[in-house]
Amino acid sequence: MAGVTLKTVAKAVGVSPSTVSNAYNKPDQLSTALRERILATARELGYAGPDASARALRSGKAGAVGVLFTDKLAYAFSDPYAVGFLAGLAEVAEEFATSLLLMPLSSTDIAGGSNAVQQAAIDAAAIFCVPGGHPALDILANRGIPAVSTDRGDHPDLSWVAIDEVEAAAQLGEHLARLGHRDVVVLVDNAEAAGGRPVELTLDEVGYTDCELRIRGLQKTMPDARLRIVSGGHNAFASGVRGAEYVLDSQDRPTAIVGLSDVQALGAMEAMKVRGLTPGRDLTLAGFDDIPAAEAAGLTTVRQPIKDKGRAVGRILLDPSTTERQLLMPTQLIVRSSSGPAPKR
Amino acid sequence: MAGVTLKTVAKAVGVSPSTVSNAYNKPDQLSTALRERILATARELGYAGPDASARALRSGKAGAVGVLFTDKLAYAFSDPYAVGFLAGLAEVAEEFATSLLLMPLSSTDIAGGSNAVQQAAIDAAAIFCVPGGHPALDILANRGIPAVSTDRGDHPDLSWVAIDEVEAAAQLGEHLARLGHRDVVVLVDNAEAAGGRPVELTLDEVGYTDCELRIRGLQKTMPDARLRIVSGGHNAFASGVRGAEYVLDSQDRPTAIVGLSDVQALGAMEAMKVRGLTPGRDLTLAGFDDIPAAEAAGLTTVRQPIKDKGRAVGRILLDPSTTERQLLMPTQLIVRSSSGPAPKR
DNA sequence: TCGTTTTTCTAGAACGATTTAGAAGAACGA
DNA sequence: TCGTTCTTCTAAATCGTTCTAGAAAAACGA
Repeated sequence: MAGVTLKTVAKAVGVSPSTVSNAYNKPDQLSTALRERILATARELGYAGPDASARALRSGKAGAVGVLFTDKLAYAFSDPYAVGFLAGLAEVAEEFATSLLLMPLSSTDIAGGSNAVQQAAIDAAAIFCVPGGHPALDILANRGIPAVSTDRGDHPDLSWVAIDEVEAAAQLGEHLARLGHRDVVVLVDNAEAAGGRPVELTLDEVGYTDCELRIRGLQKTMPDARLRIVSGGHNAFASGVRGAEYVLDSQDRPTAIVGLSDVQALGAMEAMKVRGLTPGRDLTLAGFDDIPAAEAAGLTTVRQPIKDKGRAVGRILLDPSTTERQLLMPTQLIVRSSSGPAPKR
Repeated sequence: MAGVTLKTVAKAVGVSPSTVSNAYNKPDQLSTALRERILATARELGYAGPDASARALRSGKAGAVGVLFTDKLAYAFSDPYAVGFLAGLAEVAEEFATSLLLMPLSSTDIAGGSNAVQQAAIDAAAIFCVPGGHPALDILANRGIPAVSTDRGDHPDLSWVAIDEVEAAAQLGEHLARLGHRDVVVLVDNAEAAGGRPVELTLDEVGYTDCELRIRGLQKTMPDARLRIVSGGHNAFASGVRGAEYVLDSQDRPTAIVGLSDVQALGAMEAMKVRGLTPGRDLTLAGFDDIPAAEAAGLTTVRQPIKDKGRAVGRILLDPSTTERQLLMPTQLIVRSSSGPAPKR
C-alpha cells in the first residue's frame, strides 16, 4: 500500500518512469491507449499521483503563494479588512489553481532559520501590512522570492499595491478641521501596549510606516491641532476599547478620536457608549478602511477598496500579463453620523 | 548569485554537505566554531538556507496543513463563522510553527490531477464543511494524508470535531414550537440556486449532510409543523436575501424562517426590513452559529464554539499528545429579539 | 599507557519526481 | 525505393536536501 511511486507503476505497466510522468503531465506525449493503461494500473496499485514535494523540487514550482501578516495569524482573521484582502487574493489564486499559504510570523528564532518564512515552499509572496524593516522581508528577498507588499516600500524595485496614505488621511483631517476639531487623539497599533496598559507615543515611536504616514497626513491638513498618539495594543477591537477608555477617563479629553483602523474605531465607539457618550455629538469618531460593520455603526471613515487590493496583488504575483508592478488604489472619505462639529469651549 | 546550494557552501567552507546541513538542523552535531564559520560563509555567498522543496522531499515533512473549504475559497471569507474556524486553527498552527495552506476546491479537472488537493505539499488536512462524498476527500485518503473533518462522517475511523447537528436543531425547533410556529421555511446552501433563481427543495435534494441533519432535528421537535426548504444560492448574505425575498413575496408566507447559517438568516432579516417587517413580531427569524453580527442584530440562533472547533481540529492534526480523534462540541440556543410568538390565525 | 567512550565530521545512498536529448519505428512524399 | 518527418517512448542526469553508518580524532578513566 505505502511506498507506491512512479517507478512502481512504471514497472507494473512495463514502461519507463518518464512515460508514467508524461501520462500525468503531458498527455499528448503518448498514445491514449497507453495513457489509460497507466492510469488504470496506477489506480489499481493505489498510487496517488506524483508526489507534491518531489515535483516541486524538480520543476521548481510549488504551486502556492505565501501570505505574510503582521503579528499573530489568528489576529489577522479578527479584522474584516484583512479578511477582505484575503478574499480578493483568494479569488485570483483560485483562477490560477494556486494555493494560499498562510505563514505565521512568530518571532521565534527568526534568525536561526526554523521559522515558516524560511521553510515555506512558495513561488511568491503577498505581504500584508508588514512594517518595512521586518526580518521576514529580508528572508524573502534573500530567497529570491518575488513579493508584493500592501505598503509602498523604500526600494524603487519593490512591487506594491497601496493607497496614498498621506493623502487619504489628509482628506479626513480636512473634514475634521472644517468641523472645528483642534484636539485629536489617534489610536494606533502598537506591540508594547499589547500587554494591556495603554501607552502614549511620539510619532517616532509609532513604527508601522503606514500609521506614521497617516498621522503625517492628518498633521498636514490640521496644522493647528494638537495630535496625540495612543495605543491600546495590537490592531483589534479590544485595543480600541482600551485605548479609548484611557483617553475618555483622563482629565484631558480630545474632541475627536481617529482610529487608524475601523476595528479600533469601533472599539472606541463601544467605550463611548458604555460611558453614555454619543458619537458625533459628544465626541467625533472616525476610522480607516470602511469595513461592513462601519456602515452599520454609522462610522465616518476612509474607504479603501480592500478586495480590489487583494485582487491586484494576486494579479501581479500570478498573472504574467500584468505588467504594472506598483499600483496606487483610490480612497474615499465616507462621512457618517459619528462625526460632528466640535463642541464650543 | 543564483544557484547557491548546500554544496556550494560546503565547498567554499571546505566541509561536506552533511555538515552544512547539520549546521542548520542539528547545531549540536558540530562544533560551535565551525557552525559559525559555515553560517557566515553562507551569508556571504547569499545562500538562503536549505531549499524548502528539497527538504520536504527528503524529510517527508512539508510543514503545512491544508485547509479545504466548500465552494469557492473567496466565499469562505465572507462567512465570519468560517473565519472564526480559521482563527482557531491558525492559533494552533502557529504554536507548532506550521503554515496553513488554503486550497481552492475548484471543480476543474478534479479527476485529471491538476487540482490543488492533488498537488499540495501538506502533512495533514482540515476539512471544513465539505460534503461527505466529495472527490477531494477521496484524493486525500488516497494520498494517505491524515484529515479531520468538521462533520461527522460515515466512516468510523475518520477523525472529526463536530456538533450534534440533530440535537442542536431540535433545541431550536422546540423553542419555535413552544412559540406556536407550525409553518416554517428553512434556508439552505445550494449550488443549483447559485445561478440567481431561488429553488424549493425536498429533504433528499439538500445534499450537505449537516444541513440535512439540522432539518431532521427541526422535524423531530416540530412534528406537526410544515417545513419547507428553500435556497437562494451558496452560503452567503446575498443568498439569504434572495431566499427570503422568494418566500416573503409569495402568497404562502410562513410564520418563521430558519437560516441554516447566521449569514443567511441576516440576509433574510435584511429582506424583511426592506419590506417593513419586524423580526420577532411580524415573522420569527433564527439562525445557526452565533457570529458576532448576530448579537448586534438581535438574531435568535444556535451558538457553536467555532474557534474552539478550529483549535480542536488543529490539536488533533498537530499535537501528538492529543489522543481523542472524535470530538463533540457543545451548542447553546441563544434567544434574542428576532423570535417571538406566532401570530394567531 | 592502553582500551573505551565521546565528539566531530564525512561518504554515499536515498527521497520521488521531471527533463533533455535522442532512439526506434511508423508514416509520408516524391 | 530512399530520405525525411512524426509519433511514441526511454536512459540517464538532475533537482537540493537529509539520513545512515561509520571513520578519525580527541578526551577519558584507571
